[in-house]
Amino acid sequence: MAFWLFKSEPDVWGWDQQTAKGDAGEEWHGVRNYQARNNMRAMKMGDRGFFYHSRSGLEIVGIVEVCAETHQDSTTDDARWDCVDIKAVRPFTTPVTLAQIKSDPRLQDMALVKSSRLSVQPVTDEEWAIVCALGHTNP
DNA sequence: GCCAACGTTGGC
DNA sequence: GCCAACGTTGGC
Repeated sequence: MAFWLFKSEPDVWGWDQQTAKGDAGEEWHGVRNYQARNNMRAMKMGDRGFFYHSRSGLEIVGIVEVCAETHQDSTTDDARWDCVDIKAVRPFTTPVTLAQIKSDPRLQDMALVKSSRLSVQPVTDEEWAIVCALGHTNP
């Protein structure tokens, strides 16, 4: 199983809205960046991801799971853009802030630190375990 | 709200 | 195929 990180501006689509979708989940549509799309194409059913609030909040607030593999993005007819569906698994007991991540020497290679504009990012097994521990949350 | 960093577009 | 112009993202 692989791990990922999904970014969203909470003013547009936040953790509470994601949670409200329940196990049916929701399309992660709207991605118009090839690298982010390619990351979604690499995802498999059951892969897990962090849900991160960008622009305001600036913290990882929950864990999500891929519940549908990549398919056409329903918000466009352009066949270049497809996306997965994700559902909320559990919130973080303690959100892990960007400042915490930036100040942890073990997390300096995270895409969140190195390529801050990428909206769908891979996370390593090690990073997954460290961030979950920081948030006092089951992996 | 600003603006640096970055990705994309399109003229040549 | 280069690169200037432009648009968007996201931390501050």
